[in-house]
Amino acid sequence: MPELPEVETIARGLDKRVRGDVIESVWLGKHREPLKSSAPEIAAVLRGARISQVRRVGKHIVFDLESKSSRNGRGQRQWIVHLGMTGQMLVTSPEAELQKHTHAIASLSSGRELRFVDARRFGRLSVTNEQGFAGPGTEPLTVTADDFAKLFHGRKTSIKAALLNQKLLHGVGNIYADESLFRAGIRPRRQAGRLTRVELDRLHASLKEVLKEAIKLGGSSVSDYVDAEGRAGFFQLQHRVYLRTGQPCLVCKTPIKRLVLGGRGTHYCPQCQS
DNA sequence: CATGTTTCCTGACAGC
DNA sequence: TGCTGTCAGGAAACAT
Repeated sequence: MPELPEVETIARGLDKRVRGDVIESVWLGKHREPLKSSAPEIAAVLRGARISQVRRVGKHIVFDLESKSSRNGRGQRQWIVHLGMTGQMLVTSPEAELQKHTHAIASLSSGRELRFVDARRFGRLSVTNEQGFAGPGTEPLTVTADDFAKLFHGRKTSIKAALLNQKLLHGVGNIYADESLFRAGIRPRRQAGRLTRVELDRLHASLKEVLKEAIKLGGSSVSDYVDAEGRAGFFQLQHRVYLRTGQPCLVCKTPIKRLVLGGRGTHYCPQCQS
């Protein structure tokens, strides 16, 4: 499932390949409305727009658009894509075989296509007028240790659930929550507001570290994640607890345990994490 | 507001 | 083989 490192990888790939390209026409699947903005609204904003940049905000891909039509003078719009669990944003040739569950196609003036494919349909497309789409929370890669610690102050929920809360930090999902807690030596069930400052500092450092390493390896491919060129990532080979239930801890050999927190499978080492 | 629960959706996998 | 049932999981909607 695409989290921060995966979305970062995809956004970088997209920026490299479609920056400066112009969206000539748009096709949006009919099905039900799997979209946040209405389909006609999205099509109207995308058609004729030049992609000035592609970047990541939290788990969102943001296409910064310059709209040529000077109907109201201001062309600063954005196409926001959230991949959900199984979403893919691919750059293909028009001849490439149409994958099942393709929900949107943008034809580019360079002759290629941007395709949004999403089997489970948890992904969302929308357009916005906001000058700077900020996303729901704070960026884990740039937040200071002080601000990071403040996010959890007084929280009665588990640290695992708090890490997944996009209104606090955005971009952290199940994989990197488990992996950062392991590296910080903190049990996922601990109450967020009761962590010591030392522990929070350790978690802050571990989270940044694991996210950066994952970006270097192109993200984790656990379900059907691929980047803009259809390539898998390699960070899944570095996972220390995620999806390793029953296997020996890489540090102490204790079998990794699994429990459910915040509705998600949660993996940890009962020996290394206290 | 903070937190917990339900819902959406399909592929994968277990069991018969 | 093929059917049925169960489950995962991000985040919005809803309930408490």
